[in-house]
Amino acid sequence: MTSTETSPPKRDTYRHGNLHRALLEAGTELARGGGPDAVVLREATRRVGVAPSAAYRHFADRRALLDAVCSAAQAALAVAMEEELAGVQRGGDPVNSARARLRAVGTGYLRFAQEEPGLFRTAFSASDNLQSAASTARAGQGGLTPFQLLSAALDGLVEAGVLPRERRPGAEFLSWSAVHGLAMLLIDGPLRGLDRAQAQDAGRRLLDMVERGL
Amino acid sequence: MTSTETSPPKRDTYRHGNLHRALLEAGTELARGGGPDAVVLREATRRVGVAPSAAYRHFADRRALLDAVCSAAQAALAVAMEEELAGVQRGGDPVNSARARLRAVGTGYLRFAQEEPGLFRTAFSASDNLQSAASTARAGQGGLTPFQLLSAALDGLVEAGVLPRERRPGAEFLSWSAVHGLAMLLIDGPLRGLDRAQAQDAGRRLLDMVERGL
DNA sequence: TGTACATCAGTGAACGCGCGTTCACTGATGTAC
DNA sequence: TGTACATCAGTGAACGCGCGTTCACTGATGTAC
Repeated sequence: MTSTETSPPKRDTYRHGNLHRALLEAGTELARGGGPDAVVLREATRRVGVAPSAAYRHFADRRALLDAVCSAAQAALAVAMEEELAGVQRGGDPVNSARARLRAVGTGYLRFAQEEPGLFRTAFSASDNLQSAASTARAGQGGLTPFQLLSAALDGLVEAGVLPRERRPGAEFLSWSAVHGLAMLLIDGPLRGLDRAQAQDAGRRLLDMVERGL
Repeated sequence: MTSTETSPPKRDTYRHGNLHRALLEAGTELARGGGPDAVVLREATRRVGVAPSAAYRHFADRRALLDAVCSAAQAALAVAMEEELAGVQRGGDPVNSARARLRAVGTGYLRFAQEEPGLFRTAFSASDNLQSAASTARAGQGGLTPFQLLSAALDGLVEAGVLPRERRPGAEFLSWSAVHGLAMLLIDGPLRGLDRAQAQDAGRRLLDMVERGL
């Protein structure tokens, strides 16, 4: 191990030190800029300053690299949700608090989609399922994946007596659908042109609808 | 004009007859199978039985072909929505009828997404906006685009007195978001595995939520 | 009705590009003695 | 502490592939006379 293991472009040792991580980071940058299709193996190695074939010591193929980037993107999404949750004051009225936590989850989701559209689109390019296997690679600081954060918020709603227990099953998919759809329309669809304030307003109204409709 | 202008693969005349339409149809087949990325200019000419360069007599470049396919996909989506609308009986209670029409729009949207995921994804790969310019190319039999069909259904809800007039502005985007999100989760996301019946049930519950929440 | 001609739709060869992946290699590294 | 060696991470050249796009061409077509 040398002291330069974290500086990707220039390298004074023959061995790289941590090429796996460096490729993952380069791939994530590519995804940030252009979504899943932009995660190009050769370009990642180019950015790291390494021969294309070197990537095959760390990833089976391009798909394996993309899957790793995808997990990283999901983890970043989880962090964005956690940041919003951190802004909700604990204690106080449990009903209001539970409601605020669900809204925070949705707000974080929408904010991430708008601030990091490339990563957001990449998060949904997984070859397997988003909610399957609570992989650490997809979790935020608290160890929960985006899907688990949403589930926890809905459980909180039930505990606070806001959401009738018999309505709980499948509620993830209803709320998720609404928020996910708005996110897609905002970044790729006809709502592309909305500015920050308009988008926030649309998010608020959508979350109102979800709250009333659940 | 020869009598063989609509048979793409075999051609006995030097001129093709209607290469523009043939390329559009071939491109649509490609989109049906693999979404927007599968709309490959060379492959479309190959299927039509024509040299790659021939396409440039009818489309400025690959993007122009993809845009045309995208419009066709939107028109197909409009037709799916119209089919559901046709099943709603006219007359009767105006309130129930207006509600049923909104549900029909949503149901058609979800059905199309599931039956034609490739075309559905292609419909949203437009370089410009979905609701802009009521292009005939994007409309169904009745001359309305998917967005216009949704707007009309919401207008009907206002006229029937179900939806308060002050809530009407922007209601397209709320309902659209919900349905679009579910569609995406069903075809690309974690709800991929759901069978026909489960998906229909999810759609029903989602439309319940939208109705309550709007 | 017959002929000369202009038009322009489709041809075919070629271009440069960048991709993912393979393979025999080389040389820095850590380890066993 | 010093040396021989096995390991294996990264090299560099090459592969085949398919793409979008260009260009000078050719020959079927419709039209003007």
